[in-house]
This record gives sequence, structure tokens and C-alpha cells, in this order.
Amino acid sequence: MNKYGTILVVDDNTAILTAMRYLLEETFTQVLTISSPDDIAKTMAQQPIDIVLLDMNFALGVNTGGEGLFWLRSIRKLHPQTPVVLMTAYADINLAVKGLKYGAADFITKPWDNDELVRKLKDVLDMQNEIVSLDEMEKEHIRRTIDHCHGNLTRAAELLGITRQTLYNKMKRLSGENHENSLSNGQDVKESDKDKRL
Amino acid sequence: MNKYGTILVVDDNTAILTAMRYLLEETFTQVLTISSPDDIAKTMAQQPIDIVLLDMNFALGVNTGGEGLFWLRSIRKLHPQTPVVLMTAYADINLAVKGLKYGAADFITKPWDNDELVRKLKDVLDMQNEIVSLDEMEKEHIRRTIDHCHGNLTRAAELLGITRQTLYNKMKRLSGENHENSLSNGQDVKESDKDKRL
DNA sequence: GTGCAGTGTAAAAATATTAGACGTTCTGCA
DNA sequence: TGCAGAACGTCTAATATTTTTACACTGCAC
Repeated sequence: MNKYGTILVVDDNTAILTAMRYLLEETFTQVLTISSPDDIAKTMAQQPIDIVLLDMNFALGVNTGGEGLFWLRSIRKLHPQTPVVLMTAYADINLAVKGLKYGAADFITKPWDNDELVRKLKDVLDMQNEIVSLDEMEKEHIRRTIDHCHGNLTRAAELLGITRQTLYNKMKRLSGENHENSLSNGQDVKESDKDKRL
Repeated sequence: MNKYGTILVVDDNTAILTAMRYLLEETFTQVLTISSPDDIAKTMAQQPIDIVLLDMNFALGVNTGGEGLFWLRSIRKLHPQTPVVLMTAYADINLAVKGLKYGAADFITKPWDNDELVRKLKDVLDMQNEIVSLDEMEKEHIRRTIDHCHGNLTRAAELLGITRQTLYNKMKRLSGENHENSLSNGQDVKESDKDKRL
């Protein structure tokens, strides 16, 4: 079974940290727990962390979640690619929206459901593993830009920083490539001679 | 003053639609309001819509927001680049998270604050207007991928679907281009002879 | 030590992009 | 209705980039 790497759990309630350790050890290769968010940077500098589970309410009596958002941003700044899942006891829709807009990968409310928690963490990691090829990324961005320009290819090309002709080329080429998914196992089917000359 | 294009407001409460029309006419060139989500597709096919403000609870008595999510997905499918802002009277954190994950641009709870509503809508449109050049997008994706591969360039190149040498080229080229922002007004400073031959 | 995986580099051939041009269609407007 | 400007679609030659293939070097596990 593929385990899911290293998870860092940050919560000032040590009982919760203990519970998390037991729960997450089944799924993750390594479960790190710290009770003070001040240690986040240090811990993440020492070793690669694959995902962070971050509590939103640290200062006792201060439950606006501002603390959590601060640490979320701090993590995002230092490690933009490491997903952060937020956790809070005080379901606050604005907090959730803000958290997700600051780049949180998901949001979990306490008390949590064990299965749901694990499933969400797995989903996040599965998703972020989906690195797409430059071509696919390019295709998507081009599509969006053309859409944004209401189909005006001249303007789209300008925004994209390429010439109109290049945009035509890319559109032609990229539209013909969407059936090859392709992780080819050595069988390179070169069809480059389809209309080399007409 | 630059107005913000066409907004489509979908809510089954006609009083709210009327209020929205008055509120949003100051900011948007055109305010379309429909009370039935069934008309969304038709309306959006007839003319370009720049942003959608979508209520989450349509079927009276059914307040899970499932209806809203359904229509959100339907809009995202047909017009992936058109931002959708969700609105609900029933602050539900899971609904907000789901909505944002399905691609909603923001989330507003009723009763709303006029200024905040308008500000959020403007923010969304300002943000989505930031179309970046293909080069910038490429650079960002490459950076993320290398990060994801813990610095293993060979694997990053594989994931990106390019050769390792091309990755080197792109890294060298793209890292040297980040000071030109550049919207040049005809002054093309060609420095292509910097190390043409050595 | 040897083999393996990754790095850094090189040069020629294959491709892609650019700049510039041309005639055609579309669209707003007088 | 007809015109001017904007966008389209296509082409060519000059550049630039990417691929292919190859070589030498490093760190590491066995």
C-alpha cells in the first residue's frame, strides 16, 4: 500500500494531537505533531512535509480564527506547494471562505468524523499529485483566455504574449492532442506526417 | 469610470431581484435578473455574462443548497471562465467549502451588506481580469512542479512532458525575464545578442 | 568497486515562433 | 447603404526553441 508521506498536525490541545497520532499513523508514513504554531517554520525547514493539518484557534479566548489565518499565510508563503487543511471547532462560514481563499486545501470542523478526515486528507494529496503537462496547462490557459476575450483571437494572443499566428498553431496542435493521455510505454506513435505537405 | 460589464442575478425571491437591480445598476453596465435557474443556460447562451450571482436555495423547504450546487456545476461546465458568486441565507460551512471547491469565486451570506457585496463582486472581476502571459504561467507551473519533485529535475521534466534539456533552457530563459513586465510601447529592446556566440 | 540515477553540457536536426505581408470578412457607424 | 477599422485566415523567410543523441561527472546503494 502506498502510504501518504509525512503529515504535520498543529493544535494546542495535546489530547487532540494524541488522538490524531493514533488515527493518522495508519495512513501516513510519519505523523508529526506540534502544539505551538511557532514551531511550524522550524519543523518544516528540518524535513519535507507533505501536508499540514492546522487548527485555527490558538490563543485561548480568541476565537476569530485570525491566528490560524496568520499561520496559514505564513505556511503558504514559505511552502506554497504544501497543502494545508484547516480545522476549527467554531464553524464560521467567513473563516472557511477566507481560509480557502488564502490557499487552504480543505476545511474540517470539530468534532470531526475519523473516516471523513482521513478521506479528505487523502483526497487533497491525491489531487495535488496530479501535475499536468505543460501542454495541458497551456491548452487550458489558452482556452480560458480566448473565452475571456469573447473569442477575439487577436486580443487573446496579445494577452498571452504571443503572436496571432502562434496562437493559431497552438490551437490547431493542441486540439488534436486530447485523446493521448498518454504515459506511453515506449510505443511512440508518430503521426507527424498526416498533412506535412498538401 | 470603467463599469463592470454584465451581471446575472439568479434568485427565486423577486423582491431580492429588485433590490439587486437597484444596488448593482450603479456598478454594472447591465443587470440581468432571473427567478428560475432553468433559464440560466438560455440567458447565458444569448449574451456574454461577465459574472453570476447565484442563490443556493431554490426549492422551497429544501435548504441543503444541493440545488444551488447543481446549478453552479452546470454553469461551470458550460462557461468555465465565468465567475460565480454564491449566496445563501443559511450559513453552512460545508456548503461554502463545497461551493468554493466546485469553482465558485466567492460566497456571500444573507442578509448581505451592500458595500461588501459590491466590493466582493468587483474584486472577483478585477482578479479574473488578470490574464497572465503564457510565459508567466509556464514559469509558475514549472516552479511548482520542480518543488513538487523535491528538486529532481529529471522527474519534473517527465511530469511536464518535456525533455530535461528543454527544462534547463526554460529555467535559464524564464529566470532572466522577470524584470520586463513589459507592455512595451514600441520600444523593443532586443538583447538577443548577449551570448549568441561564445 | 560497480551499476544506477541524477546532473550538467554540447551539437545537429527537427520544429515552432516571429515579423511582415496580403486579401477577405465582419461590424459599427455615418 | 457604404465606408473605415478591426479581426480573420493564410503565407513566407528569418530566428529561436526543442528534440535527439551523446558524453563526462557525482553521489549512493549493494
